[in-house]
Amino acid sequence: MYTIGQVSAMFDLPVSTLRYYDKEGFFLNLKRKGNIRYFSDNELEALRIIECLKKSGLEIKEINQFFQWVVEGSSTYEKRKELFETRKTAVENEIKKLEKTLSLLKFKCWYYDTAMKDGNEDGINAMLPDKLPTEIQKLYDMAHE
Amino acid sequence: MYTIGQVSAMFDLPVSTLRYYDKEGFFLNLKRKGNIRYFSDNELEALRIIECLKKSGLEIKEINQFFQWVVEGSSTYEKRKELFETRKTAVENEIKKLEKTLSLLKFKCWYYDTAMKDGNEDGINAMLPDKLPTEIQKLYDMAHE
DNA sequence: ATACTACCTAAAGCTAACTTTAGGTCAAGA
DNA sequence: TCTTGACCTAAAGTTAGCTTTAGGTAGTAT
Repeated sequence: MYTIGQVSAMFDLPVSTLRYYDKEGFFLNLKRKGNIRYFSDNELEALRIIECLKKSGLEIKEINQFFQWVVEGSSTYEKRKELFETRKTAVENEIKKLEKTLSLLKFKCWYYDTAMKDGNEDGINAMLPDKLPTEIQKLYDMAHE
Repeated sequence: MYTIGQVSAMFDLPVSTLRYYDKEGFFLNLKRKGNIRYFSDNELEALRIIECLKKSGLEIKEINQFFQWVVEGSSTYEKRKELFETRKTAVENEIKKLEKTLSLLKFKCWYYDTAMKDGNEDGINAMLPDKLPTEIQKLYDMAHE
């Protein structure tokens, strides 16, 4: 059993955020003694799921929906599974996009590295769009589809 | 040369967003005929950079700073290079985080798949936290650090 | 006894990155 | 001619996801 301050430290989240999640109804079995919240491993796992779903691009409203389904019990296993499948695909796509972003960033690192050596961008621009060194060309092409 | 509507279609961005970027000063060489904006390949490349920097987690203000540096010329090559290096690292870290997220999502897919077969979560819960099937255990461990 | 800290609530406030609104110009097609 | 559609500006409005504020309780250290 942990107090809100302990959980805040463990997850590096502001206390106010944890209270906000609680108000949203994300801690289905949160217990109180007097007025004070006590978090169990159940809540910590809920928090991991919240952070995971958030990171996957889900909105708070939809996370709400998920916990609603949890309350409804085993009849919603399929809906919950589909939610996670959808999120999985979304994150896979997001990773791909970030890899494309990364290509452009790497290209630009090379670009400015070269510009610094040359003192100008003329040499580079003469190589654009398809006379770049092989590895750099790959990055450039990936970034420009 | 492209009109704002054509660029909007090409990049799948609202016209209002392009005007907003222009007002921010992101199109350094944008030309107008009468009152109407005409985008050249220069502006399309600027847009690619904007989208890249945004995706890397940079705020609009800081993208502004970047274009400021471009205006200042070759004396800011180093600053610009450092910016891209920093963004590269940030995106690499982001991808790692998303891969962790992905592990939890994959675990949850298995979790609900199994729950559906079993009709309940009891069997799974009996395997937690360290008696899961090997591949699933890997996902679980990765998601729980 | 008092000061300090961690906890609490309800409700107002904040911020970034757009988006919408209201009002207007201009050129081309029916 | 008229009306449709693409363009324009300035300024107000939107939204999610918190965060801050104001005011209060409760237990423990000095």
